[in-house]
Amino acid sequence: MLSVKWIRENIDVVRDSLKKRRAKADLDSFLRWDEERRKCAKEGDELKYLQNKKSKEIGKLKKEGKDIGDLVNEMQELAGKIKNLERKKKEYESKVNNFLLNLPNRLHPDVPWDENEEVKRWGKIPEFDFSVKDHQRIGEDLGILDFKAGAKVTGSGFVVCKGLGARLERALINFMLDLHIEQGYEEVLPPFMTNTSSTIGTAQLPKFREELYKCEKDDYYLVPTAEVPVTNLHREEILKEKQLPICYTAYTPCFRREAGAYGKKIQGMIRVHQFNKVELVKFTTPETSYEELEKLLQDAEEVLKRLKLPYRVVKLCGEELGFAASFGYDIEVWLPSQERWLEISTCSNFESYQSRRASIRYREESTGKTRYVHTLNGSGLAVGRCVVAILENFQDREGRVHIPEVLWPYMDGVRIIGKNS
RNA sequence: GGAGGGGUGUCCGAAUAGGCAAGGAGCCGGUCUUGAAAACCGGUGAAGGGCAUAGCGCCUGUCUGGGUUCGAGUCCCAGCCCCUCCGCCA
Repeated sequence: MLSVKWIRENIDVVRDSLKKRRAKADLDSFLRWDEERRKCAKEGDELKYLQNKKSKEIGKLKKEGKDIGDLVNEMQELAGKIKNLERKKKEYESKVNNFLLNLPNRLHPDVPWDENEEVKRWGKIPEFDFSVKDHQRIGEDLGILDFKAGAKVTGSGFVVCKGLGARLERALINFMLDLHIEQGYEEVLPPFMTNTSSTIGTAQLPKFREELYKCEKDDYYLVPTAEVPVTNLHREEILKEKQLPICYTAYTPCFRREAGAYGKKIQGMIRVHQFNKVELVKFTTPETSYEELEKLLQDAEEVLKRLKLPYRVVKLCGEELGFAASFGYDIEVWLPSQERWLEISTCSNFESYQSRRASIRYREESTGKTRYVHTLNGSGLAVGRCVVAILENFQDREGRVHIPEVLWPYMDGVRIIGKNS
């Protein structure tokens, strides 16, 4: 979230950010609540000052064995007033707080206005001299993806990978993790459920409750991304400046309800309720976060480069940028069956939005003061969609799929998935 | 699931109702040293927020939320988390 003080002093920036996002918030009410809150705090402080002073006197008088009857009556009245003011203050405080939790991050000035902006393309879009199949057809024909089984075991929007399909998924996870370790990230295998505090910390709650699967009995949420458990590793901590940047990579499955997201272009494995993802998460100083974002983006891109999948990078516009992000890129991989780009990674800088919510700070060496870290993350990459891209881009006339060379060691040497392999 | 113990700063840890929430480690500086370590001396260090401001300062703050009290780290109630033992279990 944003700091109240900062909002108060930069109200125009907040308004502009909201406009760019095409989002709305009742800033005027917020400012009023904040003012009331401060008024109560000030009055309360003055009374408490009196209370502290007098109650010390009482202690002294009592020791001397003097009568304190009148003074105590006066104090009871004072205590009552303080209690009322505190109650009022808390009401305004919770209004302010609730508002802050539902207010999106402010945008970096470089965020484009109306449309995503392409900043880079890599690889050659494949040309086929036969009619291409979509991943769903390929997967089912080869017997490696089973949507019917997923629907039976759980429901629609779940898929079962079988045989070399399952193996491919697992190979990709291992390949990605190994690559990111080589790039300097520390591997983490976090819990796949998080508690309420963690889920608020990274801003999935309170606003995106509908997107989450919840275990009602325990108040735990299935993770929609590894970002949640991994960022919260350092919740309510004060880190040392020397430790930064901290870079983690983590594999988790991701669970998303995708409420109301059904549509034409998202059949098969492109949008499902459970998918695998390898995530990159960084904690940095405010001064280095944008540098680190560029590196993080490159680290994610490297996955596609090594797989030899054509992709492009776009700078996200205000409307498409995530609620908690200040600035971000999407990496999009080529999808032959639909002849379009498919989002396969989002790399974002949250600046201090998450760290303020989750209270993740560091002590600055030069001043000894605590400051909020900047948090960043990006998919490196969405594994299911990577399988989709491999099946489609590397299909041949016979309906077989050629496995990228970097994955051979992870596939026990299997180079082609065909009907009988 | 049952029984017991615990939660105080960056870390360890004292304070069981009446006073700036000890002390130590750490960190920074110095003395000593060829250099470092050790030792010694000094300093720093309690989140976060609000108010005041030339400057000193004031309020809040001991896991969270309530309560008792003139006054709560300390007493009472509820909750969360951690540890030990027992039970169950892959």
